[in-house]
Amino acid sequence: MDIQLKRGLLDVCVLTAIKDKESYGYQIIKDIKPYTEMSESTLYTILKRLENAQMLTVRTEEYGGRLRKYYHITQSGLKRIEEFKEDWKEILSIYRFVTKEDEDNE
Amino acid sequence: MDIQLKRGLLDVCVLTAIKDKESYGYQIIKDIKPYTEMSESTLYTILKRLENAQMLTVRTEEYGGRLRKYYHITQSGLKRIEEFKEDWKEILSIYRFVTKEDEDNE
DNA sequence: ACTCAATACTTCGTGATATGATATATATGA
DNA sequence: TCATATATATCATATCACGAAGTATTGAGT
Repeated sequence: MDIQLKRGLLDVCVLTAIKDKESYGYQIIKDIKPYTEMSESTLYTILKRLENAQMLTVRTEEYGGRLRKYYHITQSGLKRIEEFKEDWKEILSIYRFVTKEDEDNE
Repeated sequence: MDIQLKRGLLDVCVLTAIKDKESYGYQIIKDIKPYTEMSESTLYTILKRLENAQMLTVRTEEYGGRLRKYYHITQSGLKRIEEFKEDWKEILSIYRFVTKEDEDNE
């Protein structure tokens, strides 16, 4: 899988994982796994970026002797997801351009 | 439009523009315009990269007193387009994850 | 008691890359 | 003569995904 192709999807993917219910890093990775694999360094980089952009808030809590940081989506975060859906139209337009000439072949 | 989202699409977009018939920079930008806007610096960077990766070959020709560089796609370039179509399945999977919870709302 | 996997988060360096700014040069039409 | 279209090139910058490596705890298996 080409790395570049996933850029721009990943932020939204993480936001979606915490959309309905706050979650924490390790859990997010597991929830996303069926759709796309993400290393820990990638995820925590993204979480930090989204926090700086105020698309989520963070709360630290102890759980079974281990620290967990729970991430909660904000209005901005929800808006970001909606913007993605708008952008998707342009992505689809490019996709159709790339695939349109071989409808007969496959 | 989020820049990151277009990454990975652009290479394939350019390759598609020269897929059936060789073309040159200025023309490629015009052909792609209906689908996505691309600045000249972006395009020539991409063309150089694709040339280094041997996904296209270049031929310089004079046309009306101006130099034109014609770009011709190679087997590798065609293969790159096919690989993109494979990757698209994973992209779609992520897209469905992001959108699946609000089928009722819209 | 020891070991290993799973859980959980952090930081650093690197390579890839899209883009604005800037530059060069010619042809053409107003 | 002057702007616009045509045509390509280069540089510096900012963003970003990821591997590598590290810290620390819990719990199950031997």
